[in-house]
Amino acid sequence: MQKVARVAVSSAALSFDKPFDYIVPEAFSSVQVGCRVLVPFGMGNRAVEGFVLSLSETEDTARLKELLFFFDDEVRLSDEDMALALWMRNRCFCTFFDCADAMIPPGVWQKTVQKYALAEGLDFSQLHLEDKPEQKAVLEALTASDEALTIPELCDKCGGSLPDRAVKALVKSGAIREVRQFSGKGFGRTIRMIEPTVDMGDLPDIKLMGRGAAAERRNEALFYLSSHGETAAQELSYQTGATSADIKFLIKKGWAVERDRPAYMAQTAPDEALEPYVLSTNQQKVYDGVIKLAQKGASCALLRGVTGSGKTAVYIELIRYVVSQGKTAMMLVPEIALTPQMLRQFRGHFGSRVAIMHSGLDPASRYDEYMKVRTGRATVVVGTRSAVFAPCENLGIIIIDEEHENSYKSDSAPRYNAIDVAKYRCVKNGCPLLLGSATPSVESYYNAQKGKYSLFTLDERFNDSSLPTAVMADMKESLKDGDMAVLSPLLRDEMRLALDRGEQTILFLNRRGNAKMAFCADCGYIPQCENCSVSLTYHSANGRLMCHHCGYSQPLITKCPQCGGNHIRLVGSGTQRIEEELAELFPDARVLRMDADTTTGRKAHEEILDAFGRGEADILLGTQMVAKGLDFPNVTLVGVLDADMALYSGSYGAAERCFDLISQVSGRAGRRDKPGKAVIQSYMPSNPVIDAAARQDYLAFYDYEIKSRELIKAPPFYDIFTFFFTCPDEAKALSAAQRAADGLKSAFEGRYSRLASPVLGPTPAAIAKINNKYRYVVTFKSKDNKESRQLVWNILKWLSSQKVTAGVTVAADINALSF
DNA sequence: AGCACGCCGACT
DNA sequence: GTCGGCGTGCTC
Repeated sequence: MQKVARVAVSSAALSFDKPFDYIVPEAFSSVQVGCRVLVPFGMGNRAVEGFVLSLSETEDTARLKELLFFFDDEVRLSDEDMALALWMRNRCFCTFFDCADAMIPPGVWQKTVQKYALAEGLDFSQLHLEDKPEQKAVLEALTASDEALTIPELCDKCGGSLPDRAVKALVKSGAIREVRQFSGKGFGRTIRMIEPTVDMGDLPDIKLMGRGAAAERRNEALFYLSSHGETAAQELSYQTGATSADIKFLIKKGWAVERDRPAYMAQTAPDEALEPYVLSTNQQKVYDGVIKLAQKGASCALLRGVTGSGKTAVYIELIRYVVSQGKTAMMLVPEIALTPQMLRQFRGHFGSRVAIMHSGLDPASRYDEYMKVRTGRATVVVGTRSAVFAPCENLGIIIIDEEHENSYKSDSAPRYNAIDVAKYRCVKNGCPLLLGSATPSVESYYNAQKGKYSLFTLDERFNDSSLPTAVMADMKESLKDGDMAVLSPLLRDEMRLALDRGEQTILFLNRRGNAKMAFCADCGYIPQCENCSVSLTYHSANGRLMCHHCGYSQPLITKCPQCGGNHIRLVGSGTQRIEEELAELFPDARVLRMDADTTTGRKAHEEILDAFGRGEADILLGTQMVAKGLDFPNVTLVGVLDADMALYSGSYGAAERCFDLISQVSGRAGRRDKPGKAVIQSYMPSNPVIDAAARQDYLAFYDYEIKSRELIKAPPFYDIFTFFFTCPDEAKALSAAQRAADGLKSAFEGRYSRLASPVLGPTPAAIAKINNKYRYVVTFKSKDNKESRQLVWNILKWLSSQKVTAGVTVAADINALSF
């Protein structure tokens, strides 16, 4: 009898993703289910990563290969995790490995890198390299280097010619050997710093920097270095557009040196301990209700609580109770809500028992936080979407705050929805799931209405501050009067009053409206990304035009490449005009603006917000980003400038997002003793969504929207299935999509006639090209159940066997938010 | 997807 | 005659 491991491998494609069996050699007999392993895969037996799904014994080992290696560390998936990964695979149209991989945060586990080194005692004269220049180049590169190199590194050193083939041949002939190196372990992570060795005064001539665009990037990078001093490599790339090859070039020329600095570790200074909350009668009612549910086993509850009604206090007291019962608790928040204030609050209540999990952590802290939960030192997890996989044992509650937020749905494989995963974990742990929101998603509220969820409501704002009164400003009317201003007369008047009272105003813009683009005033040319079908956005932090999809950037142009004119202007549809209007109307007012380029980090944002909080400005101009969890006591007026914008996104959730945006934002006014006012500017004030939002009437919005959802066959009545096709060759992407649409149609005419529904597409995706890959979609509507998912799997597998899909990446999702 | 095996055209 | 084109089929 032989011990056999059933393994999910990383390089399996959807079409042949199934468990593969491997013999467990004697040396690896301590391998367990959930361990990560390395196995030989495919005819070339290349080493690939995998997870052990199960262990068994058999005698029929004739066709089996042996495990190469297993990672014998603390990072392993539990039986519950493995079951969850299998469950997810069925719903997310991805591989076993994708699911399992997503459950351990990146950087926590080791990855392997394949490198190559010269074989010992190699005799060059025996190799007959005269007619094999590529192999010769590889050997020369390896001789010159004192360490093993990866394929990309060899590409670099061999001057562009693809060394792939040569490397394979050399390995086969025994001239070079494969070396495995480990990377990605949380400890000892470093940041690469680049330091100039030349002074501002004697920078080398640009002619020494190569030719064309590369020379200019290198020149600019060196100039940046010499004027700013030591800079992180990543920052240097952002600021100047230099590629890693450019930086290497500068180092090779001796104009700069690199050195590694240990990555910053999140500071864990103890926070001041906070006393338990004393709940109000209403809060207590919600608390009691959820505790009662918790005693009955698995369940789902929805808490609709208006902004400022004290949901967080209820959450914290529920967690306190759960922890006192010897169980663990998890709280998920959207990325933007994970603010330092919020973390301080949790650490104040639960001290070192809190683990924080989100993508912004550096790898070392990520590892620490993960291990804190795994070892049971932390019993409370606070984090974003992926924290739903935190290795908590004996869960007592999962809370998802702002449950309507889009960020709980993943838009890359595995395309899971954290709410569904949380439900699964709650069922397995027999504990409640609490969804909280001021503006619940229509799906969740529908479930509450149908009695599937228990419903709790917090209508009153805590400490008696009243909801701001909202007034609508009809922009169509002022347009008719010939008033072209961005700020309506109504808003102008209110702003004047607020200023006179010495109170503050926040003006909200749609995210898009705040983005700045360059454009030619002569011919209207707008610089586009070289690789994507989008316009470039201007970033004030580095003065460059950047693409948010592929990372391409270029300096701000001064001359139009289309007409040769030199009247390049920056426009953010509105921002500039608003600033001009503000300057004209309120010349004495101090205005702060939050720029749209969020990539510059939250630090800058926090500084602006802090300054505004200290009263250093009268007016803050920002996006919805600003709205989350802010509490400025002196803000009594809020203006929503382009309330309608969110309605036009075209997706089924547009109305919901619009309603959410307006309510979030107007709730920011008058939070304490001072009454607040919100002015909502709209071109269609009679639109039921806008109207309900202005009146802060969630139920009216829900009643309208739920009918509309039924009409357009959208969730919660139907689920929307989407197939995605991406390919550098547009015609190929389109024909693959067409084949999928045809396949779907015939499935609806045949075996799947019970699911028959119109097939939409092929249609170009909302962004038709990203990174030089063309994108098409095909969709249909159906209930998400075993049969419909089976159909999608069948289509995916059928497509992969078809020649038209060669070179086309195919994926599928349910209720995708955007593509 | 990656990789090997296999069966046809242009080179020494 | 062979090197190498990419069509086809498999991955424990």
